[in-house]
Parts: sequence; structure tokens; C-alpha cells
Amino acid sequence: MRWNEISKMTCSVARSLSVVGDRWTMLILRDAFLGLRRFEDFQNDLGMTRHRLADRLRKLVADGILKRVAYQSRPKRYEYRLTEKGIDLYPVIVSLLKWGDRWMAGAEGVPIELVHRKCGAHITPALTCPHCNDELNARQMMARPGPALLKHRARSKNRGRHDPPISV
Amino acid sequence: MRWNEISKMTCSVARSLSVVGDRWTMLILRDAFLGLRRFEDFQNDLGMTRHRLADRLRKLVADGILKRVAYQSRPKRYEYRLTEKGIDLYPVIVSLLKWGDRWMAGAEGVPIELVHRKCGAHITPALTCPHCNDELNARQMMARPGPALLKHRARSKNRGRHDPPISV
DNA sequence: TTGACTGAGTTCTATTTTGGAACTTAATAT
DNA sequence: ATATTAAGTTCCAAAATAGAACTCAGTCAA
Repeated sequence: MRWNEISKMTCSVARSLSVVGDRWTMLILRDAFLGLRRFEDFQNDLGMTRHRLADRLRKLVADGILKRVAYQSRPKRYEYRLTEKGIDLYPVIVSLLKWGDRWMAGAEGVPIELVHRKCGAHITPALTCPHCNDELNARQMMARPGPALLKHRARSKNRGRHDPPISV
Repeated sequence: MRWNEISKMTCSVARSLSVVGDRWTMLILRDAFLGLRRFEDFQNDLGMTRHRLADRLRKLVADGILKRVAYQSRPKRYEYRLTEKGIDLYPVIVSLLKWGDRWMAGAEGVPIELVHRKCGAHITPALTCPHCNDELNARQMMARPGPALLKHRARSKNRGRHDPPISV
């Protein structure tokens, strides 16, 4: 199976990765969340080739995650800003950040700290249950097929090994 | 810059991606969270080549995210299970799931629903501030350099454009 | 009014990574 | 003896990426 076919999987994780799962894409978005907007800034910060960067930016714009906005005319220059769809990826980046802080940080401590503007606290965001407000972890959760997966199975009747509701 | 050098960046997101940012890796982990453990099961479910799969599993084991456990002898057979380090990636997967549910789901609804065992509710987990319990989004957060980044800057004195504390 | 400089790309080639398909190996089952 | 199963390997072709140089439109400074 080719990578570009994963967008057709009946799985939200796969569909998300078809958009942000490419090499460099997530790091471009990290930079965007840190306030970078211009081609040269991304290129300087990431050290990726201009070629790849141009490609990735184009794809992110096509996918509605960044928008290309003129910031001057004569000469026309464009910068890249997060759309609402892009901003909504924040939890993904923060989760990666948090995991990296815990499992990949050296003796020097963490590279970046997050502050919640509203309450002013320096925090590490947590995944919680919006119903009971408990902090969540994988063992407390259970996955079950949703409507799209049920329809998909009814159509293709390839009922396989991990068909029933599954625990994590 | 080559992709394998990103693990040296002073950034937890980059370091995390150096481990789980490869093509397929995150999907292997999704399957692991859904309960899959065996080579053949991963291969059947994902449709990736056995070659790549073997490679990725090896790397995930080397990185301490999966462990290779014998589940029978004669013939010796091994399965792959999440370690604590692997289980701790759950928020990353869930964040991707949630984003995909919101931005990539079709008219058929979502592929998978999550249930919180403890309270029994069907929920979509949210990122919250552990201090004030508010649900978080990017605009409410601010990033500032942590100890590792400050040391890194002091060493390399390449003080660049996005050096000061940055808002998202 | 020529010559250097900027920012945002594009083009070219060489290298690395993937994908596809067939093959291996050890043990069991028929 | 032969087929089957699970977990890989091997080999070749195709695709993606890295590195470096080049383009292009407009500005600035002498």
C-alpha cells in the first residue's frame, strides 16, 4: 500500500496523518505555533531544503491548514499563517511536546515551558474526561466502532480479528 | 539537514518526532492501542510491506516503545506490546483522532468512539489546564524558553529572530 | 544606471527510503 | 511426504529527499 492511500482508511488517525504525517510537516507547524510565518524564517530555523519546504507549505495551504497571505506588494511577498483548522492541531503538538519532555529530555531540563495566559500558571496540559474531569490515560479508555466503521464493515464484510469493541 | 539529525534539536517536539515521526510508525501504534500485537495482524491491518513493518517494529523496540515478548516456544514466536513509554503516547494518538474526527470525517460519522471506563461516558478527551481546569486552545497559551533552551542559547549565541518568549 | 541585495521560490543531480513480490526457516498438522 | 503458519529476509524498481546552484522581481546605495 502506498502512503497516499492511507487517507482512504476508515480511521481518523490515518486521515490526520495523511495531512500532517509527512516528514517535516509537524515541525513546520511547531514553528508556526511559535510565531514564524515567512519562508526564510522556516528555512533558517528548520534547516530543511528550500525545495521540500516549498512543497510542504504548498501542501499545507492546499489542505487548509495554513493560508498564504500577502504582507507587502512590490515586490509581492507572502507569509503563511495558521487557519482555524491549523490552530486546532495544537493538542497534537502539545502532546508530542509533553511526551518529549518526559521521555527525551536530557539533564539540562526541558527546552520550552508553557504558560496559560488566563491563570498565569506554568503548566503541562493534560488530557481529561470532559464528563468527570479526571485526567485520562490509555488504560482507562475503551474504543468501540463508530457509525462510519459500522457502515464500512457492513459494506465490505471483511470481518477480521479485531472487529469487536476493543480495549486499549 | 537530514531527518535523522532532528533528534539533536533542542526541542521536545522534534525529539518525539525523531522516534514516532516516521511513516507508518504512528499507525502501528494506533493498532497497538487497539490491541494488536502480532506481526501478521499489523501487516494485514495496515497493508504495509513486511519489510518496512519489520524495520519499524525493530526501531520501536530499540526505542523502548514496544517490547518483543515470546508468546510461544517451538516454534519461537514473538509479539509486540506497548511499554509504559509507549502507552504514554496515547494523548498523541487521541489528539490525532480527535482532529481527524472534526476535520476529516465524512457524512458517515466518525470511525471510532471512545468510552471512559470509569464514568462510562462516551467522550472526546480534551486538553485542559491542570491548574484552573479550563479547556485549552492555542490562543490561550504562551511559550517561553525553558532551561535547556536557555543553556543552548548561551552556548551557541546564535540569537535569532524568534528568540524571546513567544505567543502561539 | 550599474551592481549588490532580498525574499520566495525553482531546477538539477545524487542519495536515501519505500514498495512489491518472492523467498526462508522452524515447527506443527494432515 | 506435503501443506500450513508465523515471523521474518532478500532483491529490485520506484518514489521521496538532500544539497547546492539558479531564477526573478523589485529595492537600495553609490
